[in-house]
Amino acid sequence: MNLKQVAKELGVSTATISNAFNRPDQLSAKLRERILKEAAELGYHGPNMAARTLRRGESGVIGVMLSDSLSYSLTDPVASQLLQGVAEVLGENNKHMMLLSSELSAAEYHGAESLPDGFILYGTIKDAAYNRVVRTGKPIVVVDYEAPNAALVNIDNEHGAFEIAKFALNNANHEVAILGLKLIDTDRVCRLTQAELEMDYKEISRERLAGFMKAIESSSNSVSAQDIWNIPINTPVNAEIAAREALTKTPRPDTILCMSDVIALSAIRVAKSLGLRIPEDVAITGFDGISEAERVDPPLTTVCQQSIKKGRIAAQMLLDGEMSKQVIVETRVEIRSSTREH
Amino acid sequence: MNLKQVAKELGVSTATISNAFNRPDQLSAKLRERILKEAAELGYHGPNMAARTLRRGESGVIGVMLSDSLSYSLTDPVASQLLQGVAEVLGENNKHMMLLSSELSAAEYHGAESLPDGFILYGTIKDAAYNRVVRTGKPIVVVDYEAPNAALVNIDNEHGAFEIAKFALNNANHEVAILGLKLIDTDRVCRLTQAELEMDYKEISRERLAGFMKAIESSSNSVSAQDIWNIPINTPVNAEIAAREALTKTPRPDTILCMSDVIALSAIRVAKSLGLRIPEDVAITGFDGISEAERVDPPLTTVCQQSIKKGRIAAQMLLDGEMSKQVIVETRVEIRSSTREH
DNA sequence: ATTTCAATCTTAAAGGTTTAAGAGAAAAAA
DNA sequence: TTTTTTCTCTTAAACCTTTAAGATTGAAAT
Repeated sequence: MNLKQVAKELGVSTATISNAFNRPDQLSAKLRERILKEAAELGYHGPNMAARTLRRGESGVIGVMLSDSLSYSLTDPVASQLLQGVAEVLGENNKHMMLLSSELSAAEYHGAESLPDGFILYGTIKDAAYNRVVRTGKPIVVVDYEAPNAALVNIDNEHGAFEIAKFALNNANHEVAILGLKLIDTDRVCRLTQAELEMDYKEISRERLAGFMKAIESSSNSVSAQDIWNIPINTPVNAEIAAREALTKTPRPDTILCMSDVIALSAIRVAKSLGLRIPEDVAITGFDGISEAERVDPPLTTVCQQSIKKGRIAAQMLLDGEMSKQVIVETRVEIRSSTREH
Repeated sequence: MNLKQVAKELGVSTATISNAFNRPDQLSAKLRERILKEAAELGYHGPNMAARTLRRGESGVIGVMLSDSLSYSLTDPVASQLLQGVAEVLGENNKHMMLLSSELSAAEYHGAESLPDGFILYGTIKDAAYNRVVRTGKPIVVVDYEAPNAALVNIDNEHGAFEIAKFALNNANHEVAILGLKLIDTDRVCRLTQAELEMDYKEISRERLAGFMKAIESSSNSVSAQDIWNIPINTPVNAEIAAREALTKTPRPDTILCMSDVIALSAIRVAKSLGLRIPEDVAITGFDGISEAERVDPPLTTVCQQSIKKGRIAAQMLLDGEMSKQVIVETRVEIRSSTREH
């Protein structure tokens, strides 16, 4: 049963049926009532979305593209929070959310990117996927990624990292290890080489690293490439491997700077399992401010980056068409008990 | 730039352009190459999805509707795992995922439900939303919910609950408390009254409750309505309130049966903060088998329900059009250290 | 009584694609 | 050579809606 058939059945024009659903002011309230009622009885519950989208040129759908596989992103607390913020705003505005993966095969044409009215891109999107989205010509808001002349929502990663490292080190002499995320292009957990450390690699984690290094240098500390671990993907399993290596090396670090809360939580777990006291034997810092970080024992000192808010802002920017805005969301170092007092 | 314009520009028919993108066998490889190349140069990167969907009658989009708000569901580990499984299978089959909330306002027409080729419904969907989906006439797979003559993926909640409670109680005499989820229609954390306990309320949590009760009765134990807490929504904040109440009442329970892992993890946290030893002072069981349950200290004894697998099965059933299948996924009681040995 | 205006409804084109059926040419079979 | 088959490509209808512009009606204003 479609609009045309309903029109015929009720003896009115298709325009009137359409107006009954879309523009109540275009017809008398009485007729509208009748149409809505009888249409429902006929089994017609509103316009077909494909046809409406075709005609209107907009679908009411927003595409959210995530850097990693969808499957992984859904398990990541930070990505989940971002999605949460996006979902809130889209829900409030009666928009719908379509999840797209950056890893979508470009081989065949599937056209998913031609449906949404706009996109939110989160993280480091693969070039192929990025291009497919860009060439739709539709508005894009990029989160946690640098993209030339796109609307942007980000944080000052270097600053956040610098602040927390500065606090953790506090000008004292420390044996430091860094548990880093996606620092180089590999899928293995490994320590960095000097060459890898100096390498140019465009990822927000490199900004965090820069912040850490700056703080280390400006305190009476140092760290070598060998004391920096690379974790390819932000999961507890990977993080535990790195944390165990770091905590069992000699000399044992008494300060571990982690590039994510997931990593830091794993480090806490490993430290405890090794019988180490936190923060007395080893101080641990996180980054992100996920909710678990407050609840873990000891509560984690971390950089809160308000991921939900970032999602909300990104969605709102997209809906408002503010396509030249670049928002840097405030971060805040939340001092809890996983670091030493001073 | 659309297909028609490209056809004109290249001097071939629209059908040929369409075939170049959709049915390579319908034209010579040489011509196809040329079309793909020149179309891209003209800025045409494939058929418009709305038009394609309109014509074909299918969109390649699968709608996933979640019981609670999208925003909440994205934070829930079980829902996330389900989505993960769904995302995996959809990704493998080049389908796209649209997230729909059960709380979508039915007031205005938004037509979101007319786009997807099929739906996966997770949890207790509100009637209004459920009806909107059903009347599309499109295939539906329901997960963790009873729906008349729909394809179903579920677990045996009562059995799982019975098994874990039986193990935790082990015919010994225990002071039992139950931390329940969505047992009654309220948004407050509260203890049940006898009347509420006897009430008929259709939720899978009631099946879990039935399993607990059966195990309690078949052991030398008992529990009264006052020892059953209702938690309206599966969050640590809510769970902690209930857990604190339960663990500070007199007599203090030495066995707490939780209806979710999130609740159990909160109970562990509260118990530890009260200086109680687990499992010596209080044994705690969970339900779901989320990944954190393995990592918490002490590791949580729980009912693993393979949520990812459920998501995968549901998606596969939908794509295969198996609309009369009812799958009960196996659960397994995973015994870890949060319960007493015997 | 005529004109003006507003309210209500209709006409008809447009939006971009897919696909069954048909046409034409070249290759294979007779 | 003629007939049949195969390979390519084209024609044209269909998918379902929205919306600008026009038509009709009745009420209000002159």
